Amino acid sequence: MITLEDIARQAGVSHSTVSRALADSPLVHPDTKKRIQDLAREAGYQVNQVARNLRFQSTRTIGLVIPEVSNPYYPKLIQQVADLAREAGYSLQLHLSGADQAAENTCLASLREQRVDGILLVTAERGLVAREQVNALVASGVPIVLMGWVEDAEHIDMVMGDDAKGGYALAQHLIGLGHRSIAILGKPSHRGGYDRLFGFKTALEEAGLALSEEMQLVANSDAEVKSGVIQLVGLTAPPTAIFAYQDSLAALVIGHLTDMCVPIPQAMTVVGFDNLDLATYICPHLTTVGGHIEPLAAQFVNLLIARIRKTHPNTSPQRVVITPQLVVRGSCALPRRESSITKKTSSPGGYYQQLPTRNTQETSR
Amino acid sequence: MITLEDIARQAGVSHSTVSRALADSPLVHPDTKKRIQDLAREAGYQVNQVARNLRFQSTRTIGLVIPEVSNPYYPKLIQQVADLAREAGYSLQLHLSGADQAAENTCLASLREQRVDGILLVTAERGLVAREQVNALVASGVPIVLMGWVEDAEHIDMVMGDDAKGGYALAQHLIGLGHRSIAILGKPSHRGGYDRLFGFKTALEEAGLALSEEMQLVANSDAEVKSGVIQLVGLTAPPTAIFAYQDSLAALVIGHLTDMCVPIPQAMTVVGFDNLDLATYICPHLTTVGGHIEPLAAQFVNLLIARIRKTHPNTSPQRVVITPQLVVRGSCALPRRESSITKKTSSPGGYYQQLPTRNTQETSR
DNA sequence: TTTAATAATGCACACGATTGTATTGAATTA
DNA sequence: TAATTCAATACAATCGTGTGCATTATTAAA
Repeated sequence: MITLEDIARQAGVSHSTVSRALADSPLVHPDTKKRIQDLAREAGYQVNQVARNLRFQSTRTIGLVIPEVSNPYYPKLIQQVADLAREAGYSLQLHLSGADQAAENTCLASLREQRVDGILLVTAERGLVAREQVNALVASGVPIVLMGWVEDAEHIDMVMGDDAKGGYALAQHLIGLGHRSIAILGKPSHRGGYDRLFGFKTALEEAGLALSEEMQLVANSDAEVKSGVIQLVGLTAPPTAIFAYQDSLAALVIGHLTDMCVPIPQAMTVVGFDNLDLATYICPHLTTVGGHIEPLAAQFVNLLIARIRKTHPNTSPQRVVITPQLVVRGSCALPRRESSITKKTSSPGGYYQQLPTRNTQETSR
Repeated sequence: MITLEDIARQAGVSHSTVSRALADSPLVHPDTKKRIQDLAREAGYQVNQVARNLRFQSTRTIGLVIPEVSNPYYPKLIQQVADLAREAGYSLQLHLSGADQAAENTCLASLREQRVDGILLVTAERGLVAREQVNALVASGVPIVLMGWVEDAEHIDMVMGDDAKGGYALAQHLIGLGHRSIAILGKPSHRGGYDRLFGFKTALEEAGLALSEEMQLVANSDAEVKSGVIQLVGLTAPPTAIFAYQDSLAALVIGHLTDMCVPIPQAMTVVGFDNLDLATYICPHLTTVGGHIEPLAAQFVNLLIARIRKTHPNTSPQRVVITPQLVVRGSCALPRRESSITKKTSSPGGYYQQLPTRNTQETSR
């Protein structure tokens, strides 16, 4: 690799002059400057950021720690973060902590060793695994912002979606349609999940509805989703609507219901959470809650950069909460009249009737 | 941040001794070593990789340039690459070149300045945009591997899927089912797309089938996919099968067909390409071609690392071709009997009959 | 006791870029 | 002509690590 010294030799000057010439310093004679710049261009000189970083004690790089990318929620986030970071002049060091966040410690240690200017840490199911690491980072003044609601972390900047409000809105929507028997399927895999459940239950209670035990089913895997769906449909009084904790779960639910010849939304309403792209890929399109990834990502990055540049008006730990919005699509309908849907699945030949999706246009409230 | 010098002062030794002690060198007295290590641990010392990188002329970081992440193909790739890179002890610097690859030059320049040990460049629609940059990198000995088939780049290591074979396999499968009138919808957005088309056409020709102009429709946006589907269905002799260039396109096609009350696969067979996760989210599950992302990613990373470590047996530019596999799912059926499907869509009330997806188990050949 | 061998540690330089300070040389002024 | 000013450039230190080489201190051998 070509260094300042190489260019300096060629130009017959010292490396300091080359440095200043390339920085367009007025201390260098215009002719010399021109000559050096031409020489550097011809030689294909590119500054060594490693040396520069050592000198400046700054890397203009931010670290992004994300559990995984197979859940489509994360790529969407990465895209936003990458774009915003680039706009602000920062490179992105991506580390995957694993779906179980097992590598969270390793990721943070690596980022710290690399002396990134700041860290964006996305938490998931297991909350803040690397708590001590993060405390140490905060203590030593490394800017870090968490995404997700982490308990007992009042000293850390955090950005999160208001999942409770989202769950509340979903339940209200279903209740407004007339649903009285609503099941919840999946697992609150992180704080957000519990909040969704809490908001959902709150709306139910306000409407004077109770959530019985048999209407709350835990499901971790596709197989458990399937058995859960079978169990719900097999009840003597099956629910008229199912709330899945995430869009991807809802997609599985819809798949299994379709396999069992339960028409959606006529015989069963299904709703999800997050408003991923796949919500519009599946049939019928999924009613869900979302539209908050963009502002969430924006606050995530902006807060970090404000911390790095020390331009944030408030030095106390910030808590940014973004309210998601209800997105109504085709997977919701008025509750069916019959008290049971099992007749349908036992109809001869396994055929079933399905209405076309009438409302393909999205409406957002 | 704490430096070797800080620890050295505390221990009353020189920084060289501390450096050696932390590297567990036999040149340091066991007692001193122990004392220094304890001191460093207590102080929370973490080595400064920036300084180390400068010293060693290596960053143990590889750069990954990817157009975007909204197409689910890419996240899958990122996951693989990230895992493999970490296993090999490398960090990942992620740069998004944009769907139009507009920032490809910038990304490469940045990575070069950062002195990454090697670069993984994923090309897309526009092929190799930053050709000069890449040539310069190759010339200066920076290890770089391309993903995707780039023309006139015999001097660069390349890894690619054999899209022609994939297209061929898809067409053969459809022909084997008895389809004789097959449409192609979408756009060959990159070299791979043309190969898919070529392989597909080859199989058709071998079977004595011609591909008429009206059966080849270009579609860039969702709106164009919709009008294309309408156009195809409206033909006096509509096709019995549609091949979309990518799974995400196929998902849109299925969506629009469903909206038009065309039952899939009874009245129309639809196939995609890539075997993304969404292929199993949509209803019916999509027959597609794929399963090659994993080996592709593995070769991608392994080749680069072999170049970095100079352990590759062959110094000449490599061309790694991975053959994708046919994945048969529920979106294919025997061609329908009727010559037209337009009657169905005009049936009273817009209802239609749909068979349940019987074969949810995947079969791979 | 002296010399040689060996163990343990410090010194100094290199990596490449930036920048404060010193130095040179030319032009200007007294 | 000598002093002064100022433009242009070189020198040297810095950032934090790692390591070859020199320098001690200690022990073993003669």
